[in-house]
Amino acid sequence: MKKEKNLNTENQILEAAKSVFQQKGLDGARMQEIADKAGINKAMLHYYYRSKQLLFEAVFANAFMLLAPQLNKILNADSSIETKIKNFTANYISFVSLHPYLPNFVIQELHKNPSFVEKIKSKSDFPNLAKFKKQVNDEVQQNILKPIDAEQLFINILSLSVFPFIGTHLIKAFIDVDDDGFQKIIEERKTAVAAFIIASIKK
Amino acid sequence: MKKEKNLNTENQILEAAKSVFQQKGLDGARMQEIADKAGINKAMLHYYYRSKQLLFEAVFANAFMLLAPQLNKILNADSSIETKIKNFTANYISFVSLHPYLPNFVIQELHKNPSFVEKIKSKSDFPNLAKFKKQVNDEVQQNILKPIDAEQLFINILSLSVFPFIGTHLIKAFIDVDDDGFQKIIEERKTAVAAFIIASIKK
DNA sequence: ATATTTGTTAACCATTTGGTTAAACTAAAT
DNA sequence: ATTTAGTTTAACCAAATGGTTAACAAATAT
Repeated sequence: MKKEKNLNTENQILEAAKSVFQQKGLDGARMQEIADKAGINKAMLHYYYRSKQLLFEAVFANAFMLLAPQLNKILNADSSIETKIKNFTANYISFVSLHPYLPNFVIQELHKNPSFVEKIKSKSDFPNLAKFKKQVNDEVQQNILKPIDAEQLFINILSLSVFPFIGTHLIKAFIDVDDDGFQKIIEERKTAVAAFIIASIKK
Repeated sequence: MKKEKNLNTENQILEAAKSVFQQKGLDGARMQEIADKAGINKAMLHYYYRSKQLLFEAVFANAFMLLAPQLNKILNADSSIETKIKNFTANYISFVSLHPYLPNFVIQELHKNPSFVEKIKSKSDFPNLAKFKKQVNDEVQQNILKPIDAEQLFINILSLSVFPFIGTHLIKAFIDVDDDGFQKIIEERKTAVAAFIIASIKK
């Protein structure tokens, strides 16, 4: 029973920490609130993860590693650029819909602590653009695509897929729509984003 | 001399607060650090702005009202959609290049405190989409543009213009480029973004 | 059974932090 | 010159916060 209980509390902590950190950020989060949400004593947080900082880093690495494979999907698949874009945008928007706090969390903490990237860049499955870039250049050469810089295209894909989840409240204010209306717009984007991109780059 | 000195300190405080809040957020900012940066006593912060919260709100409203007119430019101008997009993307990217912390700041604090939007939505020059939407629909009808939803187009424009400034560190990690390289890419985007959008929507 | 390691808790601690106060300083008004 | 109103400071305060400790409970090993 020891190990099971052990893993259980450890996971409860991680789940609670995830929820609190993602909503309030590193500075806004309170260890007591995490303990309460996990239903345990505050000292346990320090027993399993020595400090707030380390607990946070565990949550952060976790979140980041949830997003990375999604990116690799587009970068390393064997399909055409067009297919990749279609799959990626749809998959990514669906995935993030289930974890709406994720992009904001990752980006915000990266903003406050840019050196964090280094800790993660080394990980084996950190997304790599090499194949994607080569493929874009090839398809441009073959006249399948209009001339476009692969890096700019990548930034565009990412921007169109991710930004609505980060600027949610801003967008909702601008286009004056409630939660349901916004959800409908996101739903549309699962296909609209790919169509928009492809219309721009396909010959 | 009284009034002049008054305005002077008040402004020094606002400038210092802006700088600290934009870098560290509401929770991460320390009143002492703001005071130090303003070169005054901490009590002065409370003398001019009663609390951290109110000082923050002053900074926030300030930042937001700096961004809004830029948006109105695209929404309410009298030019064609194509021209608007060209002007907006170029202007906006240039403008934000000078205030790189702004979008992140606004979006992040809106994320932590969504009700903040209400306080600002009422302001007279809060961006309004009505004209833009009508114009897009008209140009679609006139066969100038391919069929596209005005709101989705607006989200796309915003995403492509703003996201690189929010996801800077993420993007820099992915495409493996240093500050100079990234700056060059941003520079390119001043024209590339409009070209990308127009290629997608123009008939 | 008993010792030992592991998990858990309540109480406690030092420091940080936003905020206050009362006194001192400044400059204009009388 | 003196009052008066606004400005600035140093010292102080209470609450919150991350972290520790020492004792206790439970499971495992001997």
